[in-house]
Amino acid sequence: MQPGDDPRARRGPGGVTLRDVAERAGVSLATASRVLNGSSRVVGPDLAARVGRAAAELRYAANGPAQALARATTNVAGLVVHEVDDPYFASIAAGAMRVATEHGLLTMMASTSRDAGREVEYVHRFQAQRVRAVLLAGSGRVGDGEELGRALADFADGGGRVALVSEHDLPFDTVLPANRRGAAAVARLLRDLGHREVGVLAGPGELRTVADRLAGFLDAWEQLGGDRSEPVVVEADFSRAGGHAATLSLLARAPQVTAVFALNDLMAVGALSALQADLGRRVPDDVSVVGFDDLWFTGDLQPALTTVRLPLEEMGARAMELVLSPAPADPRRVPVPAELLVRGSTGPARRPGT
Amino acid sequence: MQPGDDPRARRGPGGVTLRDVAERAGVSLATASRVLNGSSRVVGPDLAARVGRAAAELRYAANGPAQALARATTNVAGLVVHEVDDPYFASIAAGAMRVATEHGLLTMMASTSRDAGREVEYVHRFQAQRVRAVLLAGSGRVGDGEELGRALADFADGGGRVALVSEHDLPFDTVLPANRRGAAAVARLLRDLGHREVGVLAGPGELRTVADRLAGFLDAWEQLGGDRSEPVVVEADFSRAGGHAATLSLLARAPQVTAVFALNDLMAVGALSALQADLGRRVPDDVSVVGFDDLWFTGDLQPALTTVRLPLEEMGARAMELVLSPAPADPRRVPVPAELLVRGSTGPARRPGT
DNA sequence: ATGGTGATGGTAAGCGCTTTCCAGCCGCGC
DNA sequence: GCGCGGCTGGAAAGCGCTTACCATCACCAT
Repeated sequence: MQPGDDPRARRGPGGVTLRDVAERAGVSLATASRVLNGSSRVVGPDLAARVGRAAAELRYAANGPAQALARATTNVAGLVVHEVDDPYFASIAAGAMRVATEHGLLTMMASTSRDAGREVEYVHRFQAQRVRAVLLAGSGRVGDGEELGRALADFADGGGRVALVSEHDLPFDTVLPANRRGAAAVARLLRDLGHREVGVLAGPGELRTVADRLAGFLDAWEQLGGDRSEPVVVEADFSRAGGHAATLSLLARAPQVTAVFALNDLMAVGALSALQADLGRRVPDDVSVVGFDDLWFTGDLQPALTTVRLPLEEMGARAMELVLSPAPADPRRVPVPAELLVRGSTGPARRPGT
Repeated sequence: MQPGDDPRARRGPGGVTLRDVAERAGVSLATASRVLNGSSRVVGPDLAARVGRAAAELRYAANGPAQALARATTNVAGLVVHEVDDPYFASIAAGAMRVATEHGLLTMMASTSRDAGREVEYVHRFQAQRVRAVLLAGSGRVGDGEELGRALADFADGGGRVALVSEHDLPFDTVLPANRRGAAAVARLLRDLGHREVGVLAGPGELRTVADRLAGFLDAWEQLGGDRSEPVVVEADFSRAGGHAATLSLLARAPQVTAVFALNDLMAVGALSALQADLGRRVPDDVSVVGFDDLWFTGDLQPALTTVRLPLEEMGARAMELVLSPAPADPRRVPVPAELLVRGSTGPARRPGT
């Protein structure tokens, strides 16, 4: 190949185009397109070979946006999470991306920093990018924003597919973890261990996940009867730092609690730290601690954290599968079970007066 | 607005187009384009208002691929990591995405499952998508693949920007953590604590990160002189499971070691677990453990992990900044310091015979 | 022989947007 | 009073690709 006849030499904007390949192979654009990018039409083996060779020689790389424009669809899925570096979302994202990849899709990811407004904004941007599907992995908000609903409906109207992870009050396919039942199981565990005075570390009340877990726990606690007192609920950030702070204020307000239920594992880690390092309490001898989610490292904490396991990776995968399957007439809801994992951070209630 | 004159009614392929907006506003396509999507050209205030109103009424959403085609560039950056749910990469990704967002870019993310071949594949796919920039966050491999180099060079030739995180043997802007110096600091610490027999838990030797940290440690250990014996190096997966397994085999092979240096925190977590839970050793009384990276939860382990801190979020951010700044004549290398964090998992060497 | 039937290749009309020209118009200075 | 430069708006030529639709041609049945 002479330097002169390399179309890449005149690399103006983009590089080698399909036309260059077609010319070099001595075929029409249509033929080149048919062989290089899957088509239902068959091309004769000799021409096909010529085109293939030409493409390789020129190092042709198809222009995605151009294909997207012509085909009116792309091969990318959009994923919206709260924070990429929150292990909860990281696991969900891993599952979702795995499935996307299996289907030949690329994944566009956006993190909202837990800001509802940016959720809407990203849905719009993804729509503009003409992604095939959008996955909202964050928890919904109580009475989810009009705006989010409109944005998603718009996107769906245009043929886009939508799926949600966690309850959202929105009419789209949803992967639904058993937040209430999981929390209820925690209530039963603590009751069985003889705890009477317990505290709950809650995230922002507007999050559906928080509301559901809290309600599940409180309802069960009440229905279990007996002479237990009402749980003290402290609200803070749904993070390690939030859990740390909330634990300090909980123990100040209600020093008599013998068990702390953190509504997610991140808060539980903060609680463990506050209890053991700051407050000098032994876990579980003085205070039991329970988390929720079963992030991957919870078994490595000391003591190992009793928590409610959610199959996060699988949840992400299921959601992506939903979104890649044909649109159903009515929104589907895929329940995901939660499993109580009893480990070292819980024990019998400290006997009063000891 | 009558139902009949809503162009969305004839929603064939895509929805509302710029032409619909232009018609409704009674202006030309050019004008509509100028007001809706930033242009250097000024449009009269009245027309601009008309267009804006029309766009809002029709809920116009620009077609990204079409814009990309016409402009010959996109607003997306590509990010390749080994695993999204590995906290090391999650933190880097968070930093990178933050900066991308600040610059109005969307992020496309791909995870290779530590498979070098898929790294190349993703670079190609990103190139096809005409992303503005590609960030490779995984560690390089010793004598990095020809193929990767070609793919990246191709992309860069076409005007794309490339940046790497960690050493890669490739001529592109790189954010360079002080792996060798950090590891050397660990050697000094262990020497100072009186350790003579130490083990190293290494990841796959072909990873540059592993090679650098290992060399840094070994060189320093040797140069420190004295009567210390040569470290026993065990290679395994660069993960928690790998660390666990490697620790078991290390202690079987060299029961006399009084300190274990894991080349990353994930392996250190596995080591802690193997040592304490499986082998019944006390840390740091029987064996000291050191990690590398300072993942966010290492302070919450029991004992808190002594490790080398790397500012992961910032590294991701820096890399994205590099890639969004104009291409330099020669590849830049941005050094990032590593800081030894001495915490509870290290202590004086057990006295021989006690 | 001859019209019919598939296969295969080519032609050309877009996909929705940006951007270069070009035309019209204003106000200005000489 | 008239030509000229500065502005604003529109027409139209693409950006690189897909995909009807059409033209051939070989081959078969009649």
